[in-house]
Amino acid sequence: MSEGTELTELADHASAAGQRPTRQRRAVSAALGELDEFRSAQEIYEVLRGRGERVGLSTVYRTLQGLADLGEVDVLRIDDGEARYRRCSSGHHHHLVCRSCGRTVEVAGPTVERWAERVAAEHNFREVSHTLEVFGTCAACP
Amino acid sequence: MSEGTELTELADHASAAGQRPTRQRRAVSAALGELDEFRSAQEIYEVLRGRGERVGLSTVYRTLQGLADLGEVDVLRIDDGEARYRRCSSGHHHHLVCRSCGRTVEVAGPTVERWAERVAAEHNFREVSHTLEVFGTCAACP
DNA sequence: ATCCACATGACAATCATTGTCACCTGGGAT
DNA sequence: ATCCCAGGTGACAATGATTGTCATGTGGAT
Repeated sequence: MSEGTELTELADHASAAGQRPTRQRRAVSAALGELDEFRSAQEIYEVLRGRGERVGLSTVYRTLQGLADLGEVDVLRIDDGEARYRRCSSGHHHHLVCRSCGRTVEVAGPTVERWAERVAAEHNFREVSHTLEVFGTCAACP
Repeated sequence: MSEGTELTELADHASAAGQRPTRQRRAVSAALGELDEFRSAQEIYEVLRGRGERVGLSTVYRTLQGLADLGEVDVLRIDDGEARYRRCSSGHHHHLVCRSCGRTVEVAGPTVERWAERVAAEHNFREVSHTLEVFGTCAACP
């Protein structure tokens, strides 16, 4: 088994770096491209179904996870445990999300990055990461 | 039904402001008082059970939610959808959490509060709130 | 001691997410 | 164009946290 493994791992790695472009994966990516708000896997599944696309729910979940691993979508977990996805620009950023309509603005926070690093260093924490999301009501919502 | 409702609502409100001190609720609060890390409802339930306390899982969930509503515990949702609870000091604060052992330090972030307000204002968002957690590996962990 | 609204707990139900596995398919080799 | 097969798919089952149900228990005011 150990001999074949090398090849397999290479293949795995290649596939992880860029998924095979199947009809289903293109459909999920396309849907994400048209949506501007964070959507749950189930919602995206329904959008695709309503559009007549033949896609399985499992596939939607798997594809979204894959895209998340590649950093092509952001994942957000609000109050309920439901994960919501949204296509995003590359690079580290945070979100300003409208509580009412879901409209989302990507924002950079160099100030916050430095603050987090400093706070962690003061308490001797290493390998620091952080999560930060800002919520509010946007100008278009009552 | 609509006549009795008023009284009921008053009673509900009173109870929401301060829960009735039952054996079970005291047990949950006591457990939280001894724990210093974020724990899931199930974990707290097991701690109580292992200690011989007779408490139901539903009650643990309800009590934790109640305490969260009162602002006496913080709720944290990490990667998995599992909610974790921890008793906390009053007032707005954030957490520096060790990814490995779960040790948690409460930190204040006036810098961040201002940053969030400013960013939201720039995009005309009102009623701003935010979530921010910092993760790292603490000095005691490898 | 009585009363009753709130509280409890065993259990069922919900629901997002993950696992399973037989079948399908993209794309390199022939 | 055809073969081949690793990776992909989807219907379905399984998991697991959380919530709902409802008959029974209990704190505390009267």
